[in-house]
Formats: sequence, C-alpha cells, structure tokens
Amino acid sequence: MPGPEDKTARSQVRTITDLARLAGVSPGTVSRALAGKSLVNTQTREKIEALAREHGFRPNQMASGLRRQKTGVIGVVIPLGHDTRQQISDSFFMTLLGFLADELTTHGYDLMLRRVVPESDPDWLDRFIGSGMIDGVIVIGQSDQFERIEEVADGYRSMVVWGNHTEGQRHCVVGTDNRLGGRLAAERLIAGGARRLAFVGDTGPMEFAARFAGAQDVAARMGLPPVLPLATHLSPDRASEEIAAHLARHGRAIEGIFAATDTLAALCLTQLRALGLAVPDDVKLIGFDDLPIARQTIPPLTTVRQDIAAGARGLVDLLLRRLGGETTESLVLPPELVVRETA
Amino acid sequence: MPGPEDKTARSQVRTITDLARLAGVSPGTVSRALAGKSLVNTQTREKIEALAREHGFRPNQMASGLRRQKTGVIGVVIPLGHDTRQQISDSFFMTLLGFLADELTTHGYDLMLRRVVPESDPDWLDRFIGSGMIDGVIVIGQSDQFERIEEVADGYRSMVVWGNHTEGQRHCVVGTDNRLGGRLAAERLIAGGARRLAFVGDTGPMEFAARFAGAQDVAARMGLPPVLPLATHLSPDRASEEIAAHLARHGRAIEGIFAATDTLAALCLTQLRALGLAVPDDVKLIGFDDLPIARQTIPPLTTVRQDIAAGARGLVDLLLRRLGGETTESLVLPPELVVRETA
DNA sequence: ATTCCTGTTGCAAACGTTTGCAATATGATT
DNA sequence: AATCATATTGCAAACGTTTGCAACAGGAAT
Repeated sequence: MPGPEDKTARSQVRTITDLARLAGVSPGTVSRALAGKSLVNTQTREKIEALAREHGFRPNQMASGLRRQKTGVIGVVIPLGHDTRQQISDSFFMTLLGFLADELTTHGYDLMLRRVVPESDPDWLDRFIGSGMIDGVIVIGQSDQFERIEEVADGYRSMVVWGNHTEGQRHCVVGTDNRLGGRLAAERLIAGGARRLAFVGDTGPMEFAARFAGAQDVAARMGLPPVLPLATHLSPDRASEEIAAHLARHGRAIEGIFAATDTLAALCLTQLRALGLAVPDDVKLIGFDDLPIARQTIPPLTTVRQDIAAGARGLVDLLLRRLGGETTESLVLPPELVVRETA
Repeated sequence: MPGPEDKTARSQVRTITDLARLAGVSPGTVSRALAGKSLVNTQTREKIEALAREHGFRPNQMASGLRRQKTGVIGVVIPLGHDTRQQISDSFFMTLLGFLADELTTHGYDLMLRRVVPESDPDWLDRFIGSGMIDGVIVIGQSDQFERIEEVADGYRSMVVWGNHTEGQRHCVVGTDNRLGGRLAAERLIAGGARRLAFVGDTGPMEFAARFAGAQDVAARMGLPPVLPLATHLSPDRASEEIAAHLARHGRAIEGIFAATDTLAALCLTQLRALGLAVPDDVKLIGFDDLPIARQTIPPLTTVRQDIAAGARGLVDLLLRRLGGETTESLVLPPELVVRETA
C-alpha cells in the first residue's frame, strides 16, 4: 500500500516544525510530546505520535545534542601501542568491545569507536573528549599511556579505563587482578612439579607486567629461580617465530610456561609439539583470558579466566555513575584458575 | 609550567566566540582560519592557530555537524539474527570491524557502532539512518534482513552492505564469492578421494547458503551423492555438541567435511579426534575464512580464504563514492583455497 | 463577578558553528 | 584624483531542537 505519494509525504516531514504544522500545534509542543514530557495533553500527544509514526519522523540527534549539551554517545577508544597492527584484532579486546556494545545499548547509549596511535598523535585523548561528540569515554587498555590518562583524569571526570590498577592512581579503572592471576598460574605450575618457569609475552604493557610480577612473587616466595621472561610481540605471526627461537634456546631447561594470553599459549603448544616436548608431561603450560580458543587446543588449555562480561558491565556502570556526578572507586575483578589439561 | 591559572585559562575558551574575542577578530574569521580556508590572512591564521593550540580549543562537532548537515561519522551496524549472542564476538566480523575502523579513520571519518536485534526492533535500519547522526551506513551481514535492506536501499543511497551478492539485488554489496568458495572446497575434497560429503553449519544465512550451494554444484556435476547438510548454531558451545551428535550418527559414512567457518572446522577436528577418526586420512576437512585459528589447529586447517582487509577497503571505498554522488556496482571478491594439512 | 488555580500551549531565545553577502582597506590602474 | 580590482574581515542568518517564561482557557473557590 505504500505508493509513491506516500514516499513524497514522508520526505516532506524532516523537522519537528514540519510535523508541528501538520498537527496544527507549535514546535515546542511536538518536542515535548515526542520526549514524553508530562505537560502535554493526552489527545495532542497521541495525535502527534501517530503523525510521527506515519511519516517515519525522528528528531535530529545533532540538533538535540547541541541544545541539550549531551549526545547520548559514549566514546570507546583503543590506544594502539608500538605493536600497532595487532591489538584491535586481539580477541580479548574485541570480545570486550562486543559486550560493551551490548551494555551501552541496554542503557540507551550509542557507541563511537576510535582507534588511535598515541605515538603519532599525542593529543589523542583530549581530541576525542574535546570533540563535543561524546558524553563520556571508555579507554580500552592503558597501553603505554598511563601518564597521559592520569593527566586527563585530573580535569575530566567522565572517563573509565580498562586496565591494571596501580596503588594511588587517579583515574578510575576496571580490570582483572592481574598480579593475583599471575600468582594463581605460577602456583599451579609449581604444584605440578615445575621448578624452572618462563613467562612468554611482552612485559611492557602494565597488565602483562603485573601478571609477570605475580608469577615472580610466587617463585621468590618458594625459593625457586626467577621466572625467565621470554619477550614476544602480540601478533600471532611474529610471536610464532619468536617463541620458536626462545624455546630452541631454553626449551629443555624450562618446566613450566606461563603465557601472557591464551593466544600466545596456543602458539607455545604448537611450538612445543614441534620440538617433541609433551604437554603437560615434559612442560606445563598455562594461558590467560580463557578465550574460546582455550577449549579448542589439544590438549585444552589450563588458563586464568577473566570475566569479560563482568568487566564490560563494570565499565559501563561506573561510567554512568560518573556521568551522574558520583565519584567512583576503581573496580578490581578476581581472576579464576580454570584447570584443563596443560597444567 | 602549567599551573592552576593555566587550567582556568583553558576552561575559559569553550567556543569559537571565546577564541575570537581573545584574538580580536570575529567568530567567522576564527571558523575560517581553523577550517583552513584560503581567504584568511596568513598572520591572522597563525595567531588564531597558536591561541587554539595554547588553550586546547577544538570546535564543537555537534554544532558544526548541525550547520554543515554532515557529521563525519559513518554508522556500522551489525544485525543479529536468531543466534543472538554469538555473532558479534564472531571472529570474522570482529576482524572486519577492526579493518573498517582503520580504513574509516584513514579517510577522516569516525565510526559509530550499533548492534541491533531486528526481531525485536523491525525499524532498526531506518532508525539509525534517520537519527541524523551519521553520514552513511555500513551494514555488516545481511542476516535474515535481505528484504528490509532492499527496501531501504530504494530510498537511501549512502549505504553499503557486507554480504552475499544475489543477481538483480538493489543494494550495493561487498563480499566474497561464497558459491565459488564452496566449489573450491568441494573440488579439493573430491580430488583427495572423498565421495560422500557433508556441510557443517547453518544454511539459513545467505552467505552460508551460497557456500553450501557451491559444494552442491560440484557434487552434482561429478555425479556424487548430494552433500549432506549438518545444521549447527554458530556459537562454539552449542555447535560443539551438535557436531558431536551429527558425527556420532553419520561419522563413518562421511569422507569429506566442508565447514561453514574455520571456527566450526576447528570444532569438527576436535570431535573427529574424539571419535578416533584421523584427519585427513579417514576424513578430509576444509574450513572457510582463514582466520588465525586455521594455522593453529593440529593439523593446520585447509581452508577457503576471504580477504578481509580488501573487503574493508572495498566497503569504505564504495561508501565514500556513494556519498560523493556516484552510483556504484557491487564488489565481489574472489576466494582463495589455502591448502594446509586437513585436505 | 472576581480571583486564583491547574493544565496546556505558544513564543522566542538559546546551543556553537558555518557561510553568503556586504563592508572595508589596500594598492593598482586610469 | 578618481576608479577599480583584490584581499580580508565582519554581520547575521541559518542548521533543528529544547525549554524558561508568559499567555491562555476553563473551572473552582470566594
């Protein structure tokens, strides 16, 4: 039944003023009716709503945003460290992003996604905030920008960060207790009989550094030799060779490997197999994250689980509270050791 | 050196008018200077730019957008089908999203991400477009919304869709030639000696249907029995059991499996192993996508590669052309068979 | 009949930018 | 000296909503 004349009618109504003319009221009344304000007569409201539906009219969000000084949009920014290419396709961040999208939608917010390279754009955070397009910002990962974020946090309240919590920091952060996670991993490895441990992954990013430190804590406490850091990139292609090289050099001397992420752990598994080392008999292996891949490796990975959904909920909850004027503490989530078959 | 008085100075300059007052010119001139228009005196421009830098001023994008009737934001929408939960964390879509973010940023656009559930919100596409917040929209996956998208495409030009191309369709689509991909897979399986083939995955979504059809083409042409469709969900947890059930029932009778995605293929591998069936000796297996996981399974997956980066480039390129008023054809990308060790 | 509510509406000024047009200054040309 | 072109700038009207305030109607209370 929608003929061409219907099309024409539709394109006629672009503004709230158009609709007001049709309804025979003033723009103000239409605005109030559509916003669901109580001070408008029920009949008038229904008439306006019917017309709006009929013509598929929606108020312009830009204009609304400008006038109300809020946009209904939350910015989500992913700072890419030196390892530029990989991070965004990193499964963990992507999964978190998915949950964030859900959670924000549930609360009536839209999500504006931005990837930035802080090195080439030192102004990345202020630019986003100052754009006037977003009501608040969620930073996914501190990368190597801890200081920058701290500075901004001093003057801007509507920000929450996913990352590692450091004593006395000024920005509100949500994240797993990485250090505790590291301890859980090391304890498990050691309980299985491993004495000489290695940590596979970059210890630069704060989260990873904390995981490493946690493992180191345990080794020290137990009087074992220090955990050997085996640096790698995050992207599977580069990490793969790097792990191979590390293992070729230290392979036999290592009894337990704690990998910074499940992705890296999976690569370790492949390389260990190539070297003829049996997991967990010759070498024990533990990952971090508990991504789907952890269940699909052979044998399935023992790993330290991060509750990504809870993380997303926490981020959004805290941010909304801050938008509402509350002052919020950081939220540190407990990691959970998931025992499968590699340690 | 930035003391508290600097802070104050900063917060003083919120609008272009504030800056104009400081610079001793009119707001119009400031606007022109900051926009890099040629009609402003070099000295004036430099003075204004210096002041802007000093006070960390950035023009409000909402106001600018309202006035210019464009926002510099591209909407990216992911319609979730019945299998609600999984799709967004689906590796393929997420990877595509990452590349899209890059590509849009490169062209100076921001990305507004929205997930929608068409079932509960039939108006999903018009709502997004009508919001006035975005200059154009990229739809990731047709899901079961082909008709809805077609309707919208008739009246709205600034849209490009990732998905399957169907003869005579009216919306501009970018996607892999799924049917050809299906043919490549089936041919490889058959060349390896498999006669009785199965397709693992949901044949509902158009992309998957086309992959299945391609395999069916080859089976028919070769005079083999029809390819057996083994329906599963996309999410690993549910698919896992479903695959196990299918294989328990048909296992021995199947010589070649074509999985709709690498994720499903990896699950097949696990289940086949559990049944004591050797890959590729007893059963040959081919996936689709060539995600990182394809290289990490044991043995590594033979699969049909989609060039995700090229897809993202294509989507953005076509969309920008359409924004510029061009009429564009759809873009069908060639799949590529990647031979590893499972077939 | 006057006053005073209450409920509903209209008016018009914002929100911060951009941009067509007019105004001015400056120098070049006649 | 008058005229004209050019280069810069200012003015003010948009863009489409929202919202404080005033206006109005109708009825209730005096």
